[in-house]
Amino acid sequence: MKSSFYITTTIPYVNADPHIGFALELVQSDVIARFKRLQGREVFFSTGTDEHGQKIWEASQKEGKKVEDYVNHYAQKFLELKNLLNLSSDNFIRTTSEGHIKAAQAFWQLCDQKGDIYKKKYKGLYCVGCEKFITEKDLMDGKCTLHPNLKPETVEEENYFFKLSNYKKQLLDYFSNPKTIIPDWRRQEAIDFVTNAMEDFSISRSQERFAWGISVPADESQVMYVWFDALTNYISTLGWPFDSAQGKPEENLFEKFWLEGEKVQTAGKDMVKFQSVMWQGMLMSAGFPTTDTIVYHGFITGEGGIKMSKSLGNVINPIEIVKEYGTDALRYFLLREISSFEDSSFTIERFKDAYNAGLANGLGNLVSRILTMAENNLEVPVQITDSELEKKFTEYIENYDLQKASEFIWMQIGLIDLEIQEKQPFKLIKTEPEKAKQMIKRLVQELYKITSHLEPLLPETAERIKKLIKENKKPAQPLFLRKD
RNA sequence: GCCGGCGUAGUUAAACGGUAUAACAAAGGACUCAUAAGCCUUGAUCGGAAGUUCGACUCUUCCCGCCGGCACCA
Repeated sequence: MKSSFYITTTIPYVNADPHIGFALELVQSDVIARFKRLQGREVFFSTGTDEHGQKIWEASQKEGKKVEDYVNHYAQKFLELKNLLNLSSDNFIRTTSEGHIKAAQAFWQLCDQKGDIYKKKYKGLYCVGCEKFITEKDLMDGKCTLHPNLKPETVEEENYFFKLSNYKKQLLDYFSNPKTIIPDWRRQEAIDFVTNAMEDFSISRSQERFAWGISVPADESQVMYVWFDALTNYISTLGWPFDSAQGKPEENLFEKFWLEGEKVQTAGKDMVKFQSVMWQGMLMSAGFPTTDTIVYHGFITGEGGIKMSKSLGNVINPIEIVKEYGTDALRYFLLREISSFEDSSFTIERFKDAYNAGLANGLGNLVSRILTMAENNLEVPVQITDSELEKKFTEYIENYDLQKASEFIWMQIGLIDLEIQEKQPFKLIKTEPEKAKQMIKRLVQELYKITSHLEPLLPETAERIKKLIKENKKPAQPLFLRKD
């Protein structure tokens, strides 16, 4: 097995506050990163922000801000998620950073040298009011729905295109490996798309029309289309391309993680076309290895599967959840109650129920239960023998099914609760103290084992429990207070 | 329109050609080590109709409802 392991999230547009769905992606990736580290792999975990593009430009104008200030403001908010969610990420890549800009241009040149970039005239309807190309969908009675007083013009523009069609066969070959896309039905989607619908992508825009982006190398009149730019973040975050003028970097991360390591990406389910098709095609063109696995999660919806929206008032703000319940409570909910692959709804009621049941009554109570007995009846802390993680649990995580992995842990918690109920060490201590003490020691050992499994999922909680076990102390405060 | 998926207790899910498994919530019970926690008990004619079969929730067809992908949109 390759010893180095690279994992990255997608990088979100910075035109709004962090969404709970992105928190899910971050937490899922973090669990995998932590798990691999615990397995002794050398891990690089990357995340960041996508800061170019028309949408961002427009959003900044709307708020009357300089676009640079605007992106800085939001990038900061996304950066803060690292602390908020207790992420073990190694780098935060911003597409407006100098290194990334160089990388995007260097990547373009590689594809260009390969002969995969060509110029083509694009003809489309252009709405002056929107200042962008619109499609039939945007029209009502032949007029733009947003600007019915203006007549859309037919505009011809010359843009660069990426010859994705050159890689059709290679892509299908790539998708024939079931590890490339998880879950499997998304892989089918990708295969269908490449077989039936794939066309060359437009990868630039006219500089005149629109300037907030990275210039196309050797053509100042064109700006890279934001996707081409953004996708290269997955290697620019590793420092590619190394600039020899700056001296030899102490460590070539690109070589270690991208060329030689196992590469995993996480993304939302709407990203298949970009991450699994376009980006992989770009990598093929540049002559780099493709991503080993891309894991697609579903969307988090409001009650009844309805999309979250401000106007409906069903938006869940991850920052507020953490403020009230703590980081691990949010991580717990995202991992155990939200499907790892399909859409799930997130409501405060559901969250509260899960918090009380799983964390307060389940894990928290069990910790108090066992450690109270231990503190009261054992003179010295239990000598813990480290044991391997359960095979089933390991398999679940290796298949990226974090929900099943979580369920596995909580099943163990239930089993121990049951065991205490049946063997009643708290009664036995009065009649057969030695036997009861052995029992309690075993329970502490079992609790420790559960904690080891918990470590990648709820790192902070796991650490607290391990500390208590080592000190043979019950928690001074309940780990998770019941909320009513 | 084309392709794919789904519809199981109040909710979220699981399984299987031989009358359904769990978690959470709800109600009741015995206990007390623990965070009024834990444990036990209680509940589904498996979207509708027809068919294949000795027998279907599980297979086939049709219908209803929901969702996703594509139909040159980032």
